[in-house]
Amino acid sequence: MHVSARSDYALRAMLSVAAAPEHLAKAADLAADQAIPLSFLQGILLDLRRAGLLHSQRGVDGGYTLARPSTAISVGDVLRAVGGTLTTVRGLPAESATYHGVAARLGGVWLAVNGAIEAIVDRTSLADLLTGRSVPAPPAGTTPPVPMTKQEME
Amino acid sequence: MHVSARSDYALRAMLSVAAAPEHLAKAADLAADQAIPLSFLQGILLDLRRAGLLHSQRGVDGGYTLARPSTAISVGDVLRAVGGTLTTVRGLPAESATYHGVAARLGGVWLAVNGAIEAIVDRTSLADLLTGRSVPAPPAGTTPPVPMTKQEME
DNA sequence: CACTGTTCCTATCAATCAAGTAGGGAAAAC
DNA sequence: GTTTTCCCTACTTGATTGATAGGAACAGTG
Repeated sequence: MHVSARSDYALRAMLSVAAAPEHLAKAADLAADQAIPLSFLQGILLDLRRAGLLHSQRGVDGGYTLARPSTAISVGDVLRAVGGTLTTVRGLPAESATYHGVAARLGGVWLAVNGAIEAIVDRTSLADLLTGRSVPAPPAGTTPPVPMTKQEME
Repeated sequence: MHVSARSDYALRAMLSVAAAPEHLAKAADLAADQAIPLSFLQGILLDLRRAGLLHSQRGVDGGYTLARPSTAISVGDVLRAVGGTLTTVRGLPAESATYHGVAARLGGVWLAVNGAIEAIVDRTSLADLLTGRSVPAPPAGTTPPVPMTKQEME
């Protein structure tokens, strides 16, 4: 339920690389463009390179380039690269959370939440966010995304 | 994307209260039932009482009772009582996250995620989790919950 | 009413992890 | 060899998690 600063910065940096001329950008330019602390950003860019989402080039005229076209990099790819598992419960992946007794069915809620999040972030690419072609729907949940019987309030 | 220990413990404690005989349970019993550190749980129970979800009674035969029927308390109610805003970005509510330049549309992703989460947690009550009547659907996202054009991978 | 046992309530302190800072080292081009 | 840029490690700060101790309110009993 919380997006860390690392994840937020990583996405903004990837978008900035995708929008850069020649798709090449220096770390300092990315930091200035999106107001991200430079030294902190460097560690994030390292993770993105290790995950195979970025290529790096040292020296003059160096910088970072996308390893794949922006249409083939999803928001979920970036989030998993810097944050590991998408949904965690008490620091552990949502699948490995075990419950006992009356809380037995609580794990199913976290799995449903994880599935709902994946459905959004894995279907939204960097190109979608740049072109605005596939902007997510407004948050007003008029149609329930998960088949679920409506509870009766009183 | 992360469920804190506080939120997890709060839900398990509420379920344990709802399942207790007479719907009354002592803090020590809740801690033992769900393997929660007692002193940490006491702070959580205080938040739940301040939020109007629990009533407390001191002295012999004291303990905690639900302030409303378990059918009228949703998972979202409990999460908001102990964690404040449901979806946060860098510690701030998802709505107040502002983006500039190429990242302008990123806020829409967080709002869509927040809406998807709300659609699940606000429609699932404590009673649903106890009876298993409305268990969330499996996480395999075969049907996209948010209307969104499918991106072309390559 | 005083006493006693139970329970909730609060304040304080150590351990751990995210967030941000600082500085030196290594590759590429001129 | 100098400059530019990426690469890596160590450090500081603050929030979260968890443990400990003591105080305050309630109910029953003599």
